Amino acid sequence: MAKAASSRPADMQAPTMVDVANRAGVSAMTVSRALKDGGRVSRITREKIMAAVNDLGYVLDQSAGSLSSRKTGFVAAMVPSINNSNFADTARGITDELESTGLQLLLGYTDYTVEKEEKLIEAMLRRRPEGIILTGGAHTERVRRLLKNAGIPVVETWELPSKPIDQVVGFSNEEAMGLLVKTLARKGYRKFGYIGGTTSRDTRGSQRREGFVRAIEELGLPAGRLVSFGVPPISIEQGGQAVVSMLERWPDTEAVLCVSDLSAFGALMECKRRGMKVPQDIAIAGFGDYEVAAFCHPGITTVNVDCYGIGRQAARRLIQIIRGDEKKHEQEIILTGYRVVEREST
Amino acid sequence: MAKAASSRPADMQAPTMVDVANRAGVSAMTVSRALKDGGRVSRITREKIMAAVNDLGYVLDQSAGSLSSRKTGFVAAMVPSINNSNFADTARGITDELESTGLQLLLGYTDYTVEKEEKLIEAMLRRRPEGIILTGGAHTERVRRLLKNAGIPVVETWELPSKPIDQVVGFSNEEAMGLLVKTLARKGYRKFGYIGGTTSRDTRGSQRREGFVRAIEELGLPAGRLVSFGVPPISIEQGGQAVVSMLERWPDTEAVLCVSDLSAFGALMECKRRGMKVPQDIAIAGFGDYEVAAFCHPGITTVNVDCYGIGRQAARRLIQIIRGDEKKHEQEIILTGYRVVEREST
DNA sequence: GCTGGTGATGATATCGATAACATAGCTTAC
DNA sequence: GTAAGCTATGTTATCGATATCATCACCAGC
Repeated sequence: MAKAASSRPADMQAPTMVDVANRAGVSAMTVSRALKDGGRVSRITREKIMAAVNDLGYVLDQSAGSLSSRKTGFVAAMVPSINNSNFADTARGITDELESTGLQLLLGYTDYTVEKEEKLIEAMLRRRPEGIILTGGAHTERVRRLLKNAGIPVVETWELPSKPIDQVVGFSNEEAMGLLVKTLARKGYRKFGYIGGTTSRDTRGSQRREGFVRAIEELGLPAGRLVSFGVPPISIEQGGQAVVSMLERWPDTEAVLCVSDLSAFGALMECKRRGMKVPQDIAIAGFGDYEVAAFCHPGITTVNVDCYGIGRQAARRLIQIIRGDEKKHEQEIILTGYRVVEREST
Repeated sequence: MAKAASSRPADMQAPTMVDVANRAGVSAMTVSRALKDGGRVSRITREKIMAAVNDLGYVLDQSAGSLSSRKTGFVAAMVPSINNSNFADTARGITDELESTGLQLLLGYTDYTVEKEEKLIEAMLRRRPEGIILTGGAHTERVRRLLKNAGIPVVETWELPSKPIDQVVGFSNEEAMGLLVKTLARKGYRKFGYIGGTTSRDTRGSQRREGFVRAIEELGLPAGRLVSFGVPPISIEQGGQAVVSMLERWPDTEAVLCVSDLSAFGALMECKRRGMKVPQDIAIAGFGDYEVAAFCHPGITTVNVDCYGIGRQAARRLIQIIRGDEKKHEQEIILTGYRVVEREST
């Protein structure tokens, strides 16, 4: 039995399908068919071909293939950030869902800005992805035009955009934060504070803040105290700094709600460092249900969001459209769940 | 002035370079040149072309381009995981470094297994990346052969493999953990415990554990107590469970070192939950210098590693080789720094 | 005035695969 | 026994860009 080619001299061209075909004594087309699952090739021929592939160390060239078949097998996805964030779970969900389909993910980090998003999308469209997943509903006009021209399915996630481009997988950040306020109000808290980054960049953060303000109004509570601190995503450290600033201005604040669990954690640790008792002296709640929120002491009350599921469902919807090849696919808005998780911090 | 094409009917083919060329009254080749930076095209012609590009909503097709130029503009990178982990920072470093070069990243998650790594690498080689970045030095034989045949530069990161494939950017996990032990021994701790995942999958974890054991031996301290718990990457929750198990078996343990800050954080919180004083009753240290370690209370002593820098340097080295087109590039081993960061937990 | 250089552009072949159609051989139905 | 159908395979054209070589106009230098 032929041994697999161990190596190739550096100056030698990598083998092509024709090389494999010659070695196996068939045509290139037959090799192509043998290398796809569905290809109808006799068992004997397939074995000869596989032997040749192995001998030559042949690896299929998909760039060539996709030029010809007009299917690149790429899906693009934009997330604001991947470090220490819920979006890592979403990216993971997308990847997992794509895994069995042979589609490959092109992942981009927008750094929470539509300008970076635009640049990334331009770059990725040059790779002719078959579909694209975005975070949020805020995009430049140019991006909307580019995506329209590209003629590929688009899924916006993590929000419910007022003017959706195409598909949506998300939830109302406003309602979710409102629910948190109501849950805490029912426990008797009345003087609420809110901590978030300066808002223009992070639309989800802004929506949560609006949900906070509106819920306070609806409940007829004293006006919410708002602290904006730092550029989103607001870090653990900034959460700590923000709570200090909050307590200086409004020392009688009873409950502090944070735009994310990371800032809530920072606020919590800063309060403990200052010898305050949580929740007796002050209650703290976050958003996102990060692992730290569950296992820190005291545990942080938060809103659980199905980050991973958002990724999976977004990818699944995209695959449906791509594979189904519905020329004229329906717009679908998939709502993902959220729920308040009460822990010791409130 | 012509207005940009707002949209294209769904059944219409996307415009190609030839369409742009016709509209601009030049040849396709000239369009191609105009769209590259270096292309030498007169200012007038370039403006006509750009106008045509804009009118038609033309987007370059890189799959086609790379087939012809034999340069795909892809770089592949494998990380064990991206959720809640140092590798997210490394991935970020790679991305940032690539940004200005026009190279695009194909990112894969190996889930800490060489089998998954092999599958991913096979898939990615079909995209003909111009270079590849790996985490660690443990790979299947097949992967080594595939990479050799591919004839592209390879960078292994985060470790110092005993049998490097090509380039290396990393540090000795063994030494780093040894340094942590020695630092704490100098403070007077004698009875050390170590918490890590079951070792076969996570080679960096294993190396840290070995470094721990060796340092204990060298210092002539009582044999280290080793608790293995869960499948890497070991979570916050598992860190908490592991410290319980440690205290049950060896209640007199003075200092617990953890394979990562996440498990250290879990251990710390569990101890606090049980009313123990840290570091008086027990000292706790981690590895990796995550943000939580710095800002939790008490702060966690740890080993700072330049995660982001590893990514940047790995990418930079790759770019050097790719762009320099050194047919016969030298092997280089780039050491990245680490340092013990002492905080209140020890 | 002729040679040689330079800058801008065009023509053609080609990258490596796959779609689409063609063909040969064999089986099945009535 | 022959038309119809099926399976396995081959042939040819093509996907959309770029490498390479060719061409042409123009200018400088002697």
